[in-house]
Amino acid sequence: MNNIRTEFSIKDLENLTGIKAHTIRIWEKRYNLLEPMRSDTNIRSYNVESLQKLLNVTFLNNNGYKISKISNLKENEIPVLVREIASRGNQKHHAINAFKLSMMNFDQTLFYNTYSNLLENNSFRDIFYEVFLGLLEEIGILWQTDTISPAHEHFITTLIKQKILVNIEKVQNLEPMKSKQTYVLFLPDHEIHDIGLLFLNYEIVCKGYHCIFLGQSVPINCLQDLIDKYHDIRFMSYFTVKPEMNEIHDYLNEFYDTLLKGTKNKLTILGQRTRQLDKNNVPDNIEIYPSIDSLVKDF
DNA sequence: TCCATGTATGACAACCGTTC
DNA sequence: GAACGGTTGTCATACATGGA
Repeated sequence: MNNIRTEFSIKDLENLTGIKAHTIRIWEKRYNLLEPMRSDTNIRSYNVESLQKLLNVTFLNNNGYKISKISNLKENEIPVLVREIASRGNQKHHAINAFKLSMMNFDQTLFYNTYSNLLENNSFRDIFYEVFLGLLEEIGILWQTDTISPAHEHFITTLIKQKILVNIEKVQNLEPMKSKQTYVLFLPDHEIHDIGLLFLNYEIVCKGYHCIFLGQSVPINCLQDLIDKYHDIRFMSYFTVKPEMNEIHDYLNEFYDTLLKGTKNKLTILGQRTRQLDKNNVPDNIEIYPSIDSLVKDF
């Protein structure tokens, strides 16, 4: 798969829009909804404009418009109607589609404009929970199904991280020290998916706690330096792909022995990897949360 | 060459909402 | 309640493609 996508297969469209390939074919046949190009062997391929149209059609369809009615709309009426409905309330779903399109086209301007529009009626926190989290989940599926490349994923996640960092900067000058506890945020060795941890950093700073963000791929022994300086540490980490499932208990036991045993320190973990963990089968002073918002509610 | 997988197409059926 | 139209799913068949 090329990084720069100018053509999409019917399967790509299925993955990006959620509309089954068969249904796309039927819509084409019965309503002339799209006019794909064909290979020498009659295989369909679609351009970015077709993807954009199908995302808009899907949006209208999800908002109660019959496909027969949508197909009767003129080409230029569809985006107008989409914007109208988005402004009436379903702005967030529309924004996810716009962000996906921005990702596929490497279109930073579309990203910034969509984000700015969202910001007119929503807080940054709302945008993260209600738009970015949903978008990131979809990106995970698109990655698994080989619909997008690492370049697409890096492009969109970097832009999202940029927004988180800007918002952290806005709140980090607030005087911290609600308590003597220090929050230390890190990812385990070889773990690089840091968006969740970065947003957690934002939430903790917002709450006025002292927070040290160490970021990606931090070996356990490097955390020892923190122990020498602080005595009441709440370590926080996000396990997306590391440690491996068969290594996770060993990792937690080593963490407990090295950094928690005989201290007031705690470790809180979140992320995909922790979902199959048995909460009753982890060492003392280690707690598992299913999501960032459930953790933040407990602050 | 064979086989697995993906795609295209057509026919048919089930389900749901609307209309009469 | 029956008829109808729209939507989606399933199945069968044929063909293309890529790897062993």
